[in-house]
Amino acid sequence: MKSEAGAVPRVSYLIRWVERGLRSRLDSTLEAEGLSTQEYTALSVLARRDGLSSAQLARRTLVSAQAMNQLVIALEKRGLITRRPDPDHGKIQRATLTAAGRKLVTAGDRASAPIEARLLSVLSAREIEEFRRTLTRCLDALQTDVEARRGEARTASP
Amino acid sequence: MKSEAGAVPRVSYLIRWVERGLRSRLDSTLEAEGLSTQEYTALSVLARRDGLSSAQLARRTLVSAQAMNQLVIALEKRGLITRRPDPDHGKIQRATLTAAGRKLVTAGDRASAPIEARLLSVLSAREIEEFRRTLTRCLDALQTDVEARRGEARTASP
DNA sequence: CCGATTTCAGCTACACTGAAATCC
DNA sequence: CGGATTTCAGTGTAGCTGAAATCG
Repeated sequence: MKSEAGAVPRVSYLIRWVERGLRSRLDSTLEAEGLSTQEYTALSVLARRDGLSSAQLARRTLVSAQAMNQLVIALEKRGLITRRPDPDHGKIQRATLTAAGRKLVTAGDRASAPIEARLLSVLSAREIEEFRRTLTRCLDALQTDVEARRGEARTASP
Repeated sequence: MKSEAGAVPRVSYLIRWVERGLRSRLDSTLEAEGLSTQEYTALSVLARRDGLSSAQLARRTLVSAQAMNQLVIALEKRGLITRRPDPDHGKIQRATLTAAGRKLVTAGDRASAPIEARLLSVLSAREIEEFRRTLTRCLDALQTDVEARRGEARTASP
């Protein structure tokens, strides 16, 4: 067991390396559309889940609320999204894609599709499905862990 | 098919988000050992594959040769690795862990094991194995793609 | 001369922490 | 008052590109 665990690269590494490979490719392709990868990502999420607040987006993508908020503000300034206060809670700003935003997402989708396809080209349809499910479950595990850690911090820190 | 593709988050996103979640956790745990995540990663790879050059490390982890070299130089300055020229090629510097380096890798392994375990806690042993294999194959696909792109650039750019 | 490795230098994008205001 | 959201400000650093030297 000891030799097994030590001899194989950690899954964490593999994920990072794959992420790096994808990231650089996405960056250069999306640049042509005038989008950074994180801008495109945020817009994509909004395309599927309209009306999320920046705090919600931050939790979903495991970045800090401040980092995401900054991004959202920039997107609004560029006219790619609009934000309006939640009817029940005036502080919460819910974001929606503008027509320009939707258009850019579509362009980004087209530009990035070959990269995703390339990544998955070595997998069968069944494997892709399982891969996606596995990643989703891992993400859930990490997200609930965030909440658990928040809970600890609340009770532990003086 | 159209609706399927649009309705589900891209695998690329999922990978990035999981990577983010892992990264922040690894950063804070390893910091206690005086290691950054990439330092620890480079040391780990060397622990398994002794004598790699920084250029080889860079290719393996899909970062630029310059970025990796910088890291390797820092590791040498800290006395965690030594480098000696390849016998057949005086320019190539092959890296080896020092005793201090091996010790730190072990400490890092201990510190990071719970994080990896947490990530995989929601998966069965069989799923973990398949996950690892899938990630490895994706990494291979991206790495060979790098070489392909290098080839294109060589023949395409004037 | 070409290709790969290493190195130095400058730079930027991304995301972080801290602190404060607002809202329920 | 506590907890969440948003915002402003300061900060750090990981990784990039460019350019040059070395080597086979």
